Amino acid sequence: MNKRNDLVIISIHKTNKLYFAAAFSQKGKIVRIALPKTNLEDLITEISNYHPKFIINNMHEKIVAIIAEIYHGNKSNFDIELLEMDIPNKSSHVTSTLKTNFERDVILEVASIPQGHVRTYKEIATSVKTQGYRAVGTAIGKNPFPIVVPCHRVIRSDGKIGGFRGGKQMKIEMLINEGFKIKSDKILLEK
DNA sequence: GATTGACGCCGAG
DNA sequence: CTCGGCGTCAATC
Repeated sequence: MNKRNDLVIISIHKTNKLYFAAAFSQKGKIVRIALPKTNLEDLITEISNYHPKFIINNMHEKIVAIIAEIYHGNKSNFDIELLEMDIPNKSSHVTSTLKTNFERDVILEVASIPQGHVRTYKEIATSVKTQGYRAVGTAIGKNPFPIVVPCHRVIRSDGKIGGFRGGKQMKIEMLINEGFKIKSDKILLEK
């Protein structure tokens, strides 16, 4: 289990204009994925907020490159085993990747949404057997593995796009990359 | 306890 | 269609 104070390895991959990055534990598991940015510094800053102790080494660049492919809608599957899904002990108050069983249940459910499909927050809530729709939204909002765990494919029950940590525009862009059509903040289901 | 959410539903304009 | 208001529940203060 990787904790806040543990050393992580950050690998970076650049596409046309965007920098992608992910943080890996010593065991080689992904502990954090950053949303792409046009500025490399911002990207590192974001990850360092969660993992102050890091080194930059591109030994894992191939994996980050795959994440970039998924972002652009060019690849659909990813080995979930690469993600650090462990939950910390009750006593350790450090910031780790996932904190509670509830969060993990939600993340695993979202991870099962195939490329080119969407589900609603309500449907995810039903799958994890709760009526706390907002709580589900909050858990998804903290998704440590964006892109790979496709939280951008979770939309509101009324068809509207809903929120996104990297801004709604990025969510829309990713959905368009996967072939969806969007009109006035609503998704058109026939694609 | 009280407050805060990447939500859902219904009813009023 | 847009709002407000309330339901609901997990995390955080």
